[in-house]
Amino acid sequence: MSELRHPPGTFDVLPADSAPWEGLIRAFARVVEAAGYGLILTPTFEDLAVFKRVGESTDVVRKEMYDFEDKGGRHIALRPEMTASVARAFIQHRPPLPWKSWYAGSNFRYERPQAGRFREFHQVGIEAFGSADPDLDVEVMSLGWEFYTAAGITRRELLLNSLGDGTCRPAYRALLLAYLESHRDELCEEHQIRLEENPLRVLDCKKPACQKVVAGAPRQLDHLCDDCAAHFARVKNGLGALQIPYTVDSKLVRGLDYYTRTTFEYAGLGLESAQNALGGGGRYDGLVSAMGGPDTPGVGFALGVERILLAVEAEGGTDRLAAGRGLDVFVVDFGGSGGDAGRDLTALLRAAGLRADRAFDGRSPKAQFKAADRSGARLALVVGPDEAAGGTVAIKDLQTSADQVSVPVADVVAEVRQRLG
RNA sequence: GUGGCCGUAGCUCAGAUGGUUAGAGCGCCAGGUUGUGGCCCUGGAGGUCGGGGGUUCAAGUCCCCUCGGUCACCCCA
Repeated sequence: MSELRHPPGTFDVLPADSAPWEGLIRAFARVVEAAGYGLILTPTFEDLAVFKRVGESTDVVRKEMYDFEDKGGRHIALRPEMTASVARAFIQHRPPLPWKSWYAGSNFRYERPQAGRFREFHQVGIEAFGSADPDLDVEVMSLGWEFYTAAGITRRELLLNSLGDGTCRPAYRALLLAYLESHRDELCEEHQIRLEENPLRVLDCKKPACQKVVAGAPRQLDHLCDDCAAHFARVKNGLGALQIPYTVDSKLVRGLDYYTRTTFEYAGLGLESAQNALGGGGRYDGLVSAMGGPDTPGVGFALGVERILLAVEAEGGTDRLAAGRGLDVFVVDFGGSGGDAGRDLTALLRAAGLRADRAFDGRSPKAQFKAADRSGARLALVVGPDEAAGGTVAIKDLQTSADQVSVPVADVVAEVRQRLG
């Protein structure tokens, strides 16, 4: 047992296991880049203030922030989510609108790890700034939906809600608060205390006590202003037109305070409810201005990579994500040239664009072939004294075990290509 | 942050009631095959029994502490 380990709540993904991760991110990039989203890289850590804007009353800010003071006395936080970082980058650089970006990277929340939940976890996502058009909400939601299909996840559902905007939300909030206060003693302990801070959070409290009260509570959807109602109608219309099934859930609040109007969540139906949130997002028209930027609408989502992998696993394995990796050839050098032949042939193959590996240390033929077998390469290319004398390379098909053939060095690349089909 | 369960070889795990040099399977390395993988046979390397303290003639085994893992609550990705 080594003294040095990864920190609690983190993990290593070794090359032998990383194919699904690689395939998933590639599949995501393919889907969103086809819709005009470009990769964005932002720092893994930011000034704590960047993230405080996601909402002082949220668990993310209140108790899950992975923060510390750096050597310059700055209060730093590892990013708990990406939207605030992207918004900060938008405000700092002011790119032309509309501005569409996608990302893949680590996020951090300081909490006790558990199934499907880590201190460092990974997300892929998109953010689109500069348009309040409900059709953009639909585009964003549909891209997530399409990606799940590409990843092989069919057992999922899209939950949809509208939280209203600066016009109708305060009025609804007051209405809800008044209702909840009249039932205060029936709420769970936590919400009796924190009710005023964010009454909306009571809506998705899982405690039976709160649920009972919520059942009779006024619904935001019944109190949307005309603009928000029209926006929501257009969103539903667009999803219908694209044949994306959805379920309206008036209690869907989500864990971040910056959402306005559209909020949505993708839930995996094949997973335990404690970790069935595959991803979520929504519109955040007030976020950029709240962070000190120009009044700019935006909409986006983030999907949890660990959760997606769990869902893919639950639906028959990650093989389809992992396709396309592996070596073409493995070079075996039986000696006679001091290792020159193997070294030079490997370089020749790689320069020709073939995926080639080899054995080192002049190991025994048996050991080298064993390595060739394990490497997963389709072909073994053999060089040794006999080949050196004749200026040839022996090609052996490791899958069919057919008799190996000898070809002139000059023809090796062409011959290999033909055999790989 | 609170609670349950669990830490023995790289991995999965045996090691009743404490008792001489801590085992197996898989994996790895080598040989059987002086130029040929997968199967088989033989052999080998690899362990401060998570760490520290205590009880005892004697601790992998019992007690305390600690670290780590895992699951759950809260909440989410």
